[in-house]
Amino acid sequence: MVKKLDENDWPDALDHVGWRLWQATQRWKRELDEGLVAMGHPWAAEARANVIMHVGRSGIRQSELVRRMGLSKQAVQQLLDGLVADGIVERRPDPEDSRARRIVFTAAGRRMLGDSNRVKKRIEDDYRSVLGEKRFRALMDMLAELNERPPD
Amino acid sequence: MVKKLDENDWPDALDHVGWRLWQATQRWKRELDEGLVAMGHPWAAEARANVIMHVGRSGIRQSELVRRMGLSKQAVQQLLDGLVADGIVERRPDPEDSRARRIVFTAAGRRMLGDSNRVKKRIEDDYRSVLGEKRFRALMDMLAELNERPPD
DNA sequence: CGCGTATGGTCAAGTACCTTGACTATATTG
DNA sequence: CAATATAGTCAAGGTACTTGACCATACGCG
Repeated sequence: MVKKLDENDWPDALDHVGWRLWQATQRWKRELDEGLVAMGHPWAAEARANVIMHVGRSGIRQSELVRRMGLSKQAVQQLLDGLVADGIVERRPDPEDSRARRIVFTAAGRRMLGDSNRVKKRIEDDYRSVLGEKRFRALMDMLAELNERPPD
Repeated sequence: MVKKLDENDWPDALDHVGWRLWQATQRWKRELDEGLVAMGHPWAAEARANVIMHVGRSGIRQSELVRRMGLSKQAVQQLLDGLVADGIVERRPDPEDSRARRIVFTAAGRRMLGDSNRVKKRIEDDYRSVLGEKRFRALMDMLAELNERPPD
């Protein structure tokens, strides 16, 4: 016989995967922001800083940024406007498609990216020392599997 | 001899723990939203829905919500205003501290929480079937360890 | 006790971030 | 060479926060 749940009787589900993932993500982001601010990038915590980690050495298209970041194209455009105004990236015409623009780093942008990579490495090293190398790799693998499974 | 990095030479660090965590969190949230919307809670994707998962059966203080959610107290207040207006929660005086208010569910709120728990369970079951029970538990443990380590 | 300070919460005003809608220009398909 | 899709822009608006000023109750301590 299945026990019927009373309307007032529900589990205190205040701890679950989603919550733990959210906490971990928040903390990672906070540590990155703080590291970058400490390195002299005062706006590292602002939204446009998120763009940077998606721009590789060969540049990236705006439309590709839209896909990766899960925002509207107009939002991405505005973030890029800010980065261009700050002299972090440039919009260059795409040689393969004259509708498109290619987002590439300026020298200042490359410096910031370098700092960003250093901070990321430091955070990751901390993770490794907390979990151990083997478990860290297991974590990375599991996250990849979860993220790569087909939608619904 | 250490190789000196050229200014133009930097790694394409587009994949790292932070990115994977962010993706996993985003996806978890999206699946919860979609599940709840499908169950007839059209505003499940809005910000005030996030409050719900922090309210337990015995209620919670606003100030405690502030700590858990990492928002300003004014922001939390506004989210609660919305939930009160929708009849999901009530603000009751706290018997132990007459400055404080205790946020508790209404009957409608308990129904929504029940649906929310069901969707969360379904998502978690999906995680288990992707990773296997043992690895899922390892994931939960690792996230807990990362989140519980003392700040900096 | 009474005073200083910390805590819990409210009210008002502003801002950051992101959205939708309407549009232009180039590419691709048949 | 139309018809449709894709890359991006411009303008306006809304949501989800923030900061600042404030009130009320609790708590520590001479």
